[in-house]
Parts: sequence; C-alpha cells; structure tokens
Amino acid sequence: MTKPRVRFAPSPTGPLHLGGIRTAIYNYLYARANGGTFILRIEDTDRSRLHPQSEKHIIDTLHWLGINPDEGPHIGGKYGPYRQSDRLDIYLEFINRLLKDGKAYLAFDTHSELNRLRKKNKSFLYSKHNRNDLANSLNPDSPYYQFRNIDSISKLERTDFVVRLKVDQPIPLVVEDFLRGKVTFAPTTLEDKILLKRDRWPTYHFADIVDDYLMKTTHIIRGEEWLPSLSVHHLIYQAFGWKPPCFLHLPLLLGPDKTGKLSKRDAAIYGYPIFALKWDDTKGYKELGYLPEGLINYLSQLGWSPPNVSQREEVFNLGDLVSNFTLAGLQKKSAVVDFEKLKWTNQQHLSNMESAEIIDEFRPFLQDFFKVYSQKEVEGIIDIIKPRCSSASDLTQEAKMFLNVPDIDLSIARKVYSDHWTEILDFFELQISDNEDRTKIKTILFAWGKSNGIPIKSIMQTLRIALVGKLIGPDLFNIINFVGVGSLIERVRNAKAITPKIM
RNA sequence: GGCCCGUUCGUCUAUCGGCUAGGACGCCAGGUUUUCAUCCUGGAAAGAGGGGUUCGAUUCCCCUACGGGCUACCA
Repeated sequence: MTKPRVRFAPSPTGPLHLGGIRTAIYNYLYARANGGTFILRIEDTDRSRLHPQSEKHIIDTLHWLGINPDEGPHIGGKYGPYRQSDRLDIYLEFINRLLKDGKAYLAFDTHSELNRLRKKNKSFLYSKHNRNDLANSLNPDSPYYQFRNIDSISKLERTDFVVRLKVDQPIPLVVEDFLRGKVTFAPTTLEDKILLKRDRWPTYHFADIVDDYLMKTTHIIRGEEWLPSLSVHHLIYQAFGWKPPCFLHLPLLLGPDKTGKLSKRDAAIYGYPIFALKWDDTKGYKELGYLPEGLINYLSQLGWSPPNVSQREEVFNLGDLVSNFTLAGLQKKSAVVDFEKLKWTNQQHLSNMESAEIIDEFRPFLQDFFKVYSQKEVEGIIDIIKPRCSSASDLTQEAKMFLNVPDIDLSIARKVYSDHWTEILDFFELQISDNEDRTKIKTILFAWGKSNGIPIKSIMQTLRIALVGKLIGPDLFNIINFVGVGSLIERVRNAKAITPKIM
C-alpha cells in the first residue's frame, strides 16, 4: 500500500475553530497512523473574505496542539507552493487545458441577469439544458460563439467572462464516500460550475482539485458541508481524465442547542471558547489553561471511537490516538459539543501529570505563587489542589487561599459561630505563634478540644472560616502548613474583628 | 422550494441479525472526608414512527417524520 498523503485545507477567513481543528486532527491521525504525510494548504482564493491574521492563527493553533504538518506554506515541501494565491499560473494552465479539450467554456452572463433568472426560478441551474439560451461561447445564437475555439484565455482581449465546466453527464452520477457508500446525483441536478472567476482567480472547486491532483493527495478527509459538491469535484476529475482520490466527509459539529453548526454565538451563550488560541479579545483554550492533549482527546472522540473496545477507555494521549486510529471508527452522525465533558477530559489529563510538569506547562499562570513560594512549595501546593482543577485558570482560582488573606463570608460565618468561636481563635493564634513544628498542630488542637468539651467540627469550621473565608477548599492542615505565620495570624485577627457582626 | 446526508439514554458512544441494549460525561442517592472538590458504590435515563425481509430485527430494505448541510463569479 502506498503511504497516504492527506491535507488540511482551510480558508484563511478568520480564526481556526473547533470544527476545523477536529478535521485537522483526523487528517493528522490518519497520516501518522499509516506512516503518511500531513499537508497544510491555505485556500485563499476568496480575496474579499481574506483575513490577514488568519493564516498565522491556523499555523499557531496546529503548532500549539502539536499536530504539525509535514508540508505547508510555512515549511515548504516538494509539492509547493502551498498557498493557492501563489499558484495562480498553475490554475490558468489547467483552465486552458480544459478549454482546449472542449471540457470548459466561456460565459459572459452578468450578475444581474443570473440573479433575475434565479429569482424567477428558485431551482435555476446553469446547465446543458439552458446554456444555449445564455450568454456563452457554446451558444451559436449568441455573439460569444466566436470564442468557441479559444484555447488560452490570455489570447482574449475581453475580461468580462468566467470559465464554466461543460457538464454533459447523461446518466445518474454515482460517487463514493468512504463513510456513506454510494451517493447518487441525478443528471438534472448537475450544474456547469464556474471554475475561473471574473477576477481571474479560480473557485474553490477548481483550485482544490488541481492542487489535490498535483500534491498527490490520496485521501480527502473534510467536512460534510462539501458532500453536495462531491458531484462537481468528480466531474472535474473526469474532465481531466484523472483518477479521484478517496473521499471521506466528516459529520459536522453542532452547537449545544443543536440548531446548527457550532458558531461564535454558541461560544458566547455557553461561556466556552470555540478557538484553541485567542482571537482579538476572545480567549481560547490555551489562554484558559487547557492542555493541548486534553482538547485533542475530547475533539477526537466527537465522531470517532477506537475499534474493538467494549469497556471503552476515554482518556487518550496523542500517541494512543495515533496507534488506535482507523477510519472505520468514524461516525456518520453530527456531534453536539459538550463543554462539560471537555472540561472533564482536560481534568483527567491534568490529574495524570506530575506537579512539576504542570508547573512547566503553565508557568505563566502561576507567577503569583512564585512571588511567595519556592519551587518545592509550589509543587506541594499543586499536589494538593490538582484534583480540584480542570484547567490552569482553576489552579489560580484555588491558589487564592494560599496567597491572599480572604474576605470572610459573613452569612456563612454566622452559621458557624458558636460560644467557642473566640476561644478557638485565641488558642489557635497562640499555638501558631509559639509552635515551630506545625505538623503537630492537628494533634494539639484535637486534644485541646477533647479536654475542653469543644466539638471537633466546631474547631474545624471556625478555623476554616477564619483562614479561608468560607467552608470550601482542600484539607485545612495542608493550608496551615503552607501559609506563612504572619498571614495566618492576620487571618485569625480578621476573624476576631468581625465577631460582633456575626454573633 | 430543489438536491444531498443523517436518526441508540439530555450529550458523546458500543452493538457489525440472537439484547436482561454496554460504557463515558452530566444528573440523583449513599459512602469516605472537619467543609467543598477528588475518590468509591448504587440509581434513573435510549433504539423517531409505520411497513416489509427473516425463525428472529437497534442492526438489512422501503416510506413518513424530524434534524442538519448545500443550493454564490464564498469556502
């Protein structure tokens, strides 16, 4: 079997979002699982929607995820250039070839005329059934008939035309999709698609196919939104006499409300990003402190499951995914993103990491720790709070009680308040000031409580309110262990100061 | 409107004609814990509907319904 060559071919019109990332992941996994090549191609033929930051965002995202292409505009390769805007001469050459072979023709119809026809007939198609009534070089009754034998558009003085594919398919066109099997298109639904636009840029359909041919793509793994275009794509391969590659259309990613493709709107509503990396002022998963492998793990499971596993594992690193990946595990059904599960998946990856690794990965998030604590101490603190966190932003949230003197939640303090409140705080302050060895504080407190008839629960809750401000957080004695004496005393005194307000 | 695709717990999925329909997230209950979280145990929760084919259909075929996609000189 020849090594597969697959490509991820985004259009640089904006940020790379979750759906595109998932497509890239499956292409990457398939290439890696089979010793093949993963290509990045930038399809920037729409000059009006081009966004200058987009290509960088795409490349940076792939880089952050660790799914780097083997060939691409930023690294080159044997079959470059990999940016369609750098390949215009190539497309023109292939357009001329089709013209010469009589597989394509020139059309001069104006936008307004076409719009009029579409308005009149909702299912208007530019096709063999009506092309003889329209303004093109195949219509003997039109003034454009004189261009019927043109075999190179550079010979033309006029520029007010497009090039259309001449489709004469007489019988149903049956094409193959790897996941769905045969897909049939009736001849009457086939259109003479535009291949070259008036601005002399190729359309997606044309450039994409020429490139896949020249770049020797073996498998086209792309989103389901392209399935209806599969007919045109096959017809273009046919026109050139090329053998089409294997096509596989991935089901789409839906937003949580299931009303359509995952969108920016969903992100806003559910409060989760749909980008891996930040775009404008919107944070991505990276900035929220997610792990690349967590994101990849979650996304890979949205439409794919490993074969031959009934009691399925759900947590995979990139290597596991590569070694388990087969196209047969792909799903046909659209998948709804569940941000809660994404969070859980990331938490699993986080808890599988050593604290030192977490620190390396997320150092920028942990700056405040290092102002107060040593590397060893930070590792110790991460050990304690790690199980409570699903991202690095959670870490910083959890860290607060180790760094700052808290504001006490008075309504909770009122519930905790008892006759022993002040004596517990006094005793604790005394012990903390006197005692060098804080590991003994637990034993001392519990013994003291026992001999004075003070319930342990009361001691613990009182101290927690004083030290943390509310009744949550990791083991209290762990906190006492790490926080400096000065800060502890300050916290106890604050608690004493609010006594009149809560008793 | 036309064309294309899809349909198993709320969500992600397993099942490739034999099912008491399994797992995961989430949810609920119990346990562990000084609290919350983690962790452990248990629970509720699904084959869109109707026809076939078959000894037997979640699984194969058809119809309907519903959902999604495409219908640009956008990708």
